[in-house]
Amino acid sequence: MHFIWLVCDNYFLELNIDYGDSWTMKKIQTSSTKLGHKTLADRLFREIKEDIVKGVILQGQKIGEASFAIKYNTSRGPLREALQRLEGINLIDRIPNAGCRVVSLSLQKMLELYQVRGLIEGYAARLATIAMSQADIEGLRSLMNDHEELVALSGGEAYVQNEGNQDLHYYIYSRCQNDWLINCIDNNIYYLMRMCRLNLSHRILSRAELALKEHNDIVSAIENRDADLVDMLMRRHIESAWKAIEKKLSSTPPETELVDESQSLKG
Amino acid sequence: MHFIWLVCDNYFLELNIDYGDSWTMKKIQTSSTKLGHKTLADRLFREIKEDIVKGVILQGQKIGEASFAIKYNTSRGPLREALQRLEGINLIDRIPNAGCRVVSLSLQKMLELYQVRGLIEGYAARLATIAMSQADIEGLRSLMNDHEELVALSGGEAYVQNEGNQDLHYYIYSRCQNDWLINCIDNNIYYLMRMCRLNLSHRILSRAELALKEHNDIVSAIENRDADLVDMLMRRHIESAWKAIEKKLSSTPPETELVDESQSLKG
DNA sequence: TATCAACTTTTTGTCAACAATATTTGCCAT
DNA sequence: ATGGCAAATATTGTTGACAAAAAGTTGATA
Repeated sequence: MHFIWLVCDNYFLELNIDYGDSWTMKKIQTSSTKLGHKTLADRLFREIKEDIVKGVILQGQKIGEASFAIKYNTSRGPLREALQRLEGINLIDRIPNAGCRVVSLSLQKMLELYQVRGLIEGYAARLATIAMSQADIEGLRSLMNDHEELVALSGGEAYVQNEGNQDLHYYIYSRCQNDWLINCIDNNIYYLMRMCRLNLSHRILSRAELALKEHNDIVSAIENRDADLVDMLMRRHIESAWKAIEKKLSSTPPETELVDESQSLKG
Repeated sequence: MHFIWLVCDNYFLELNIDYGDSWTMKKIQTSSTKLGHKTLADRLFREIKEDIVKGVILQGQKIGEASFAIKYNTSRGPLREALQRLEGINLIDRIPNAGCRVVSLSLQKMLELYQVRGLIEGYAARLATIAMSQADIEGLRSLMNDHEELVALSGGEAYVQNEGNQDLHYYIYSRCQNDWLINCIDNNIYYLMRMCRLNLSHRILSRAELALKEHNDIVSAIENRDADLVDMLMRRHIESAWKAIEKKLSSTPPETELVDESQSLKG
């Protein structure tokens, strides 16, 4: 007897496999039978994560349980559960009997993060290149066109990283057909990357035309189903983003650029 | 003002950086001031993780809070905290208001895991090749010799994966100088790999002489500081481990080898 | 003034009771 | 029998109280 839980059509399903040929499947009733229902701990996890990533909660800041429980309108129980998960995705440090702090990303840590990101996203893009349907590729090209239009309209200035479905990177890696990879990018890399951006002036990050060109090259390579090239281009794309940051940092007084205070802190 | 917590000499330190040149550092007093002191939730996390990975708790098994709290001699509070962290490292599934289950690794999931592992460990080995000191490399060769002796003694049969410091893979990736990578292998990949082994008969996994030779090639490449080659060899080494599994599985009755088979259902 | 120790306050860790939700059981009608 | 409804039971979610530990404070002493 073997139970598996899975998600299908916005419902939770329990698959019950017997070691013969027999199996049963039942829908788990949640009153809230729909997906997306959350406990308080889930909500806290999401909200605090968002607040850390947006800079509402500063890097290095102490997270006292009592005060935060009040601030987020709940009790310490669910808060502690959320903190455990936040620790799990490396967003906070915790010392037993001493409390929690939001992590501080040093330059070294950020570099290491970009390294990992290049590796993972490069490989994800490789797999996606193989796995994508023709329709997927057409959608990708259309997204690309939208981006080009946007940059053109803003005079080559604004090419901010879009979120979710509007993000080219997301479009690609989410189609790599490897759940561990997707999960790793979503839950380990992505949020930390957004935290990195808090530490870097906006000016450093915008490489509008260049980024656009690099994206375009990647899309073209995907259209040609050239997985090797896609992998390499994606890695270089991310590497060059880092290089730009490193260069800027070394050529300007550090204290004006590397402020941990989030000057932008926008949503 | 910026606080950072770090670990040094088995103590917790608080580094307090002021934006001038000034900074202070203080040792956090923990009566138990030493590192390694744990809360109940920490202990539970470790023990349950170990029990899942060892198969003491079966894949697909329901984890009822009340019964497990009793079994592990604690109350539901700390247990729930531990469960949140276990969910974070993909060892259990949780559905709000319905409970927790140990995950079930399907063949597809295992394949995807081996893919990721090859990628990550390959890259980690690449970085380690560059970063290792000469002494590190000598230590590696000595470890290799130990392993060869071991295999020779057992007549080419037993080359089990050693744990911790005795493991060649660990020796290498732990020296890659990238904390995110190490953390990813330690907390995301390693335990899931051990779970995979539960699903596979021991016979399939032992490729004593071959694995030894592959390890030897990797060590040689590291000695030559040939990072590209190390990366490739490590990937192939892991890939070939998977190939061996796949081959065996396809040539033997599936139900005796593989516990669950679940590709039938897709979303 | 600096140091140390004892005391007080604050914070974290644990627990058990209570509320909300899902699952099971038993009944009834078809 | 079988399917659906309702009460009963079991499980999960949440909260507040209590215990244990660390941080802060005060005051005596050198």
